[in-house]
Amino acid sequence: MLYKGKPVDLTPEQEEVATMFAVMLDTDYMTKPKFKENFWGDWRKILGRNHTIQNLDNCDFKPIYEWHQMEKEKKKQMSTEEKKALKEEKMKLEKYMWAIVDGVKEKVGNFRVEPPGLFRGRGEHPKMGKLKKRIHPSDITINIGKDAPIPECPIPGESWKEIRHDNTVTWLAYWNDPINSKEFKYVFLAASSSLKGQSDKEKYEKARMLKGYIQGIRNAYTRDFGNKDLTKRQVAVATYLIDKLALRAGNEKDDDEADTVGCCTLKVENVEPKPPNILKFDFLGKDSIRYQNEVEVELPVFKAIQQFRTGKQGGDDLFDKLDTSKLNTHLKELMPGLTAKVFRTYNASITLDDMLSRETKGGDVAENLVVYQHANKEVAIICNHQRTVSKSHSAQMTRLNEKIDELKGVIKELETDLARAKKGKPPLKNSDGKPKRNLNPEALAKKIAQTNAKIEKMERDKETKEDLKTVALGTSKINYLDPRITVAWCKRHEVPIEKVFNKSLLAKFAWSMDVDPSFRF
DNA sequence: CTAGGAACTTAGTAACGCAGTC
DNA sequence: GACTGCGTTACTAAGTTCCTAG
Repeated sequence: MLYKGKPVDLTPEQEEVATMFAVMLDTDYMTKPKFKENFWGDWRKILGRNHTIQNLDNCDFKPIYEWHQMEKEKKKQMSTEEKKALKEEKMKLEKYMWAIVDGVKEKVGNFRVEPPGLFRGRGEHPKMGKLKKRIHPSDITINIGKDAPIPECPIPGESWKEIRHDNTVTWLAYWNDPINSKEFKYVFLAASSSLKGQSDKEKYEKARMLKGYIQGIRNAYTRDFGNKDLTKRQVAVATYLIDKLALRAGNEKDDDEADTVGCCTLKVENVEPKPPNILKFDFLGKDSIRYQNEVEVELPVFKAIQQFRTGKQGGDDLFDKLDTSKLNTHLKELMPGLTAKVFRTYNASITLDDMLSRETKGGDVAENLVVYQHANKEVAIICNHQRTVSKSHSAQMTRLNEKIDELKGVIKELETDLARAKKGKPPLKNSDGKPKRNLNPEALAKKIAQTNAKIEKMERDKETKEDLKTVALGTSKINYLDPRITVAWCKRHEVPIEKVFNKSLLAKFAWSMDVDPSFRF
């Protein structure tokens, strides 16, 4: 290991860092090259938060950096045989990839335990930088059928914590999260399994059921905007926000978690009323993703929000009479099984269905796919599904622009040639002096048209690229859009389903493939 | 009711891998 | 054959919901 012998004389502070790194380097996680690159910038923050070191400026990171370079190089120079061996080693684990459930072979989702490493967390996480310890067999509880053979423990001399036979749950194994020992990590079946497929279908069926109730629910909460009972008024406004803005429920959070909010936990400072009836939202939601939105609301809602805010500090709860449990209890009175998250599914799916039916004009496959992507984007924006702009985005845009300029140059040249050809003159010589083929005006005009079409396509591509640089389309596709909407639409408009769903989505949504073409959400 | 345990879905991103390019 | 651009997959964090004991 790198720091077995001290490479240089270190100050006590440097020594502490070095020791820490030595521990880190002894973990699986650190052997991944990207780990260094992506977390390097955070080391200072991480160590600063969890250690008493004040000044890290003079710490010697160089040996660690060099160690990583060496590892990288080693991997690069690995012979094909060694690489093959590495792959085979991984394939050995394949037997852990499957489970027999009621006699059917099903794929297991996450069958490897999480390797040790540094916990980063998302956003300003209080536990950032904690060492995530290795999980041993003695930490793991296994859930299998009564007569099923107990999986062999892969570590010689060690054994599982416990073997259970609980057929009322779907997990295959669990262990306590080393970062927060009160929480659990589970091994579940993969998304493509019939168990998951079934519950997925039930989720969408529930959301479809909401369709039949939604008008009544909206009427009810609109009536209650002015209810004399403060709790009822808050329930009404919260339900309105969840319905209109697709906000999450918003459970209470502990002090040792990142400070984020959902609907029920919104703070006074998160919602600014701007007369006459605009609400300005600004808060950190799940994964510390910022939600910023200015929306026009009905006047009674605006008034109610103003009143909920009066006499409170910025950090106080906006809905002080409310929590997710009370809200969901109320929702259940309106429709069996209704909870806050159903609104997100409902609004996402209904929006897709609606936009597809309104905007599909019966064009070709490419045009239909543009319609689909547009609808998908609308949903992603409603649900606030964001992604960080890729590092190479601006470079990619520049390259696209260059290519377009290049083509524009080609057009100019072709136009000159066309003018000359019309007069019966031969085309000008190439920039490198070579003569060009003498084309007739018709051929040149055709070429110009072709090139123009190419430019137009590139301009469109450029626009969508820029448009989608911060929008994540995948999340809604995987979790919120009833696949039957997509499948039926594809059938109606002769779009191959493979153009919309990749391999894993096709597997996940296998249950939806035989839907009738007339299916509407 | 409330707190906390348990089980499940939803989420963004690092890493991988493949096709096209030079 | 290395490089690069880009979609896919793996990973695991961060939510929601349900349930039960006190």
